[in-house]
Amino acid sequence: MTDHAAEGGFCCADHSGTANAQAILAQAEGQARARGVRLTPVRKRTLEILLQAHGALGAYDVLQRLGAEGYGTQPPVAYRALNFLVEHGLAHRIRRLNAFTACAHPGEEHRAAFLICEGCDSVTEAPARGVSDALALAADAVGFHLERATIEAVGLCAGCKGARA
Amino acid sequence: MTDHAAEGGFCCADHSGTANAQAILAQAEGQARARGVRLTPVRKRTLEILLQAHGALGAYDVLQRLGAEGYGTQPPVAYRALNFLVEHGLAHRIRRLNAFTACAHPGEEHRAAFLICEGCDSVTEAPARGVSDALALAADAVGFHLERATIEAVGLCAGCKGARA
DNA sequence: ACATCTAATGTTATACCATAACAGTCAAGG
DNA sequence: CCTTGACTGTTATGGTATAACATTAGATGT
Ligand SMILES: [Zn+2]
Ligand SMILES: [Zn+2]
Ligand SMILES: [Zn+2]
Ligand SMILES: [Zn+2]
Repeated sequence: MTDHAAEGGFCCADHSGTANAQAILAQAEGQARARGVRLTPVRKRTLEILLQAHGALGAYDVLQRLGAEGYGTQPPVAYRALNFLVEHGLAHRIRRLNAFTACAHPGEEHRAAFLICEGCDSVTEAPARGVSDALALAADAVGFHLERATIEAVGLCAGCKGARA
Repeated sequence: MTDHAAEGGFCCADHSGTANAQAILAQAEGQARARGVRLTPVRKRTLEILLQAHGALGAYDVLQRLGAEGYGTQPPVAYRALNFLVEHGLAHRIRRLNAFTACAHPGEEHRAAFLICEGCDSVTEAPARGVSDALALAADAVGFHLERATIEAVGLCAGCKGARA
């Protein structure tokens, strides 16, 4: 994604920026302990990297940052940490972008939808109970047993919509 | 995807197999004429290939078939044809599978959801008005202007669900 | 028919995304 | 200790997608 920090500000109010990063990180620690899995240094650092990013980060972006900090420099290092975070609900994969983003509400049972802004590349995690329910209904209608779903919307965030002269 | 024809049958009733292929193809022809775009030989053949497939096909699968029939053998040949079809509503991209599938209802205004079966790799296009509306609502709630969305569900189709001993 | 312009096709080359397989390391638990 | 399983790291490879450019086929106006 584009480097918004370098552009001197955030265009979207509701992104998972540095604001609540500490809280989320603490939540993640507790959750890992509760589930009996280890939030090791690479994994934790990977989560921090995602939390600091404005939008979603590609695996190779994460890898570069990890490598620069003394961790491994090869793709599996990043993919393993990212997959761990996704598996344990601490991050999400955004398939449309081939990228990953920190979960904004770890712990809460939430089937999320992602709102991808074409103006500023931000990715917002929106609660999607209604969407999920509707999808379950549609699936049921054709006898399909739904396991999980990917819901990704593309458009313009509030900030970028307003910025259109 | 796996080659179901070789496995001797279809496991899912509602796939875009050879049954209605002719009708869809005719519909596509008319639609292209109406929109003033050209359904050239490669494009048409690509659509046919998608229609004949049981599930979704990767771009390189399509490319191989095209190449074997005298068309170009390099990736852009397939990607261009596939992107054309997607742009004009004649095919859909399934991001979770890095694959493409023919649209089952070209022409109709339909925001579709895709039901991906983990048992037989089939991809079913389901009408998703309700889902789409719910998503629009969720987006609206945070001031997000929705352009288009990807809705992909993973689970078991009716056939595979029943086949579970 | 002819010149001209544009869309479409084809090619080479390259970039980007993701995983398999194996070797070394580290922290419990016996 | 020493075994065991989880974790990290590496090399190597495979799969997905696009940029850039040359060529060709259709449409358009004269
Ligand atoms: Zn989340
Ligand atoms: Zn924006
Ligand atoms: Zn469709
Ligand atoms: Zn199935």
